Amino acid sequence: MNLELNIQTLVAQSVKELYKLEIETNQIQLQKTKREFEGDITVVVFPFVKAARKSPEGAGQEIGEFIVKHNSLIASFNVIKGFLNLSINKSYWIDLLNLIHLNPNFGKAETAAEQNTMMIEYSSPNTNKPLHLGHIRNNLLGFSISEIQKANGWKVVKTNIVNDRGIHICKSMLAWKLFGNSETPTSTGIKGDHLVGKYYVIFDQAFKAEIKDLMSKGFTEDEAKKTAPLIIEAQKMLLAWENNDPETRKLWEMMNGWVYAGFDETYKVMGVDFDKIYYESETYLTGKSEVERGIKSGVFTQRDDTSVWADLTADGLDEKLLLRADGTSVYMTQDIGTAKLRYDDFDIKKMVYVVGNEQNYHFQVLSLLLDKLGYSWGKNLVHFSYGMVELPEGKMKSREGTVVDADDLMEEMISTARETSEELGKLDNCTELEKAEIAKMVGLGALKYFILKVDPKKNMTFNPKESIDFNGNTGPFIQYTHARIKSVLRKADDLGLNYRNSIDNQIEISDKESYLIQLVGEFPAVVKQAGEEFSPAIIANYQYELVKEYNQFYHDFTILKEENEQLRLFRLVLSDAIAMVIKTGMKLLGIEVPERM
RNA sequence: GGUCCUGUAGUUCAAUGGAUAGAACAAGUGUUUCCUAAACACUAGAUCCGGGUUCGAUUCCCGGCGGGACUACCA
Repeated sequence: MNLELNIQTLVAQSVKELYKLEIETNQIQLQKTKREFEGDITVVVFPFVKAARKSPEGAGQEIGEFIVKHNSLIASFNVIKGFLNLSINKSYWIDLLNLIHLNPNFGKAETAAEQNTMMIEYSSPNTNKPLHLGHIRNNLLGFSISEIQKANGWKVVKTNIVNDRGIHICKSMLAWKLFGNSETPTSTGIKGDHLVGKYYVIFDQAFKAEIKDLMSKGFTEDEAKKTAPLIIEAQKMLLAWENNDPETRKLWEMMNGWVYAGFDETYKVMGVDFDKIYYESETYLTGKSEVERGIKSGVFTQRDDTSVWADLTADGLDEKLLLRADGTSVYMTQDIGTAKLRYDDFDIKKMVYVVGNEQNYHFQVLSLLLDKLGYSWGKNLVHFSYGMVELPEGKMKSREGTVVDADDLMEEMISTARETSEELGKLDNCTELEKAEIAKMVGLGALKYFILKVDPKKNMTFNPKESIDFNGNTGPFIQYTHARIKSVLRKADDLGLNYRNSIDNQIEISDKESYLIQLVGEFPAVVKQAGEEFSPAIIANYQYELVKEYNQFYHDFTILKEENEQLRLFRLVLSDAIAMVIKTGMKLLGIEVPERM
């Protein structure tokens, strides 16, 4: 039985005996004792003072006496206002450290023989332009959430739905056809996704020019947008694509091929991957047939112009278009098809979509539509909705050229890490290969941590200057602490010290040290909470707190030069355990930690 | 107009309904014959406004005010 549960049980017993109160043990509030007070664990006694007809101090005193009498692990207690602060025997903490240190899977839930499958969709790019900062948050969250759920005992299938068809791709294709002069990634040396993105921009510029021209001839803006020759041509291309026109398909395959090669490179640097990739071009037909099935069963209706709609007004929403009048499908259509195929392909217990909060409405509708189509799982889809990434000067706008490109940003972070290492002379004894590896770990660590430490639900501001900082509450600070510990452990190894065995629980340790063990002991609960709340930020904040405490310890105490041999071994074991938790925790964030930096 | 999200130091972020609201950055000052100073320590600074529930509210509820998203035959 763990100590917290034990204390809760004793408190319940004590209020029953003392005040004849029946309280559920899990209703007893425990918290870590605040730093400025004596003790390790605090019982909040306010909830029962009224019924006990005692003062908070009186009740605390009586309960404290009861607990100390019945559990020898509680060394002493003090009461301040309605807070009962318990001091735990140091031997308990040393025993706990010994257990943690021997457990290589510490922090992870035990995996059941029959694991449930959670499918997590993230990334979901369009193939008409390269990935940007918004995609970075999406990818990092999706990957990290996947790791966290694995640690919580789920079998995770990471998936990606590539929006490889649609009007946006046709725009790039058309622009390339008209203005491209047969450029290719090879002929230009431009990364494939960037090259296709370039033509998307060119389309937009030419389209705008046409609109302006039409408006000068007396058309309204709306009319101009609908009748400009370029948009008509792009729509024709979409139709040709859906009708399997060989020439259009060939161009589409070629340009998408460029984009995939580019994306693969970006994903590789970012360190994210997928178990199963779906392409809209392969799922939208299933979506269409599902919609047709819906018309037959009467849940959707076809209008006179042949467009198809779902009426969701009874659910408090609007009407939703599912097929255009020209028969082509929309975003929602393919999402219906993709969902169905996924449930056909896998035994999914929980389906999670990592998609920005601007699509909250979309997923509300998707869930309802699938339910109307008769899928029992429709209402159980989880939209993991995260906030926008903004720049200090506001939203990213492609028009104004303020979009932060993913490749550029990662490269910049890595080269800055490299420069900083060199300025500090940290890697003078490393090979060129090691230097490059460490710069990559640190640069990406800074970027990833900067983004993941923020509560996913909230919008966040991305300040390039601050994200590139390596001091304070940053990824590199945590990585640095790991490297420091590893350096000490290497020296301990050189000295032939054996810190693999259990530590005698009778040695005298400081409050700082027992507090560090208490913090380390919280790790499994933190992982569990991060899984339940889908929040890598909870892991990140915990890691920072742990590392900050450790650095104080490192500063104030000596490890290798400690003369008491048992104490020296204890500090090595403590350091080793903390390095282990740092490494495991950072891995849950998709961040690697170096042995030296 | 409707639906949803959000408002904490100058800035970026924390705080299961619990003690004197924590950090970091930015500013200033100190610490190295000692295991990595990418560190540690010190100084200054905040809950948008008004009600309600509660022994106790940054947190929950209601009403304002401010910011954002969605409400496309875009994705």
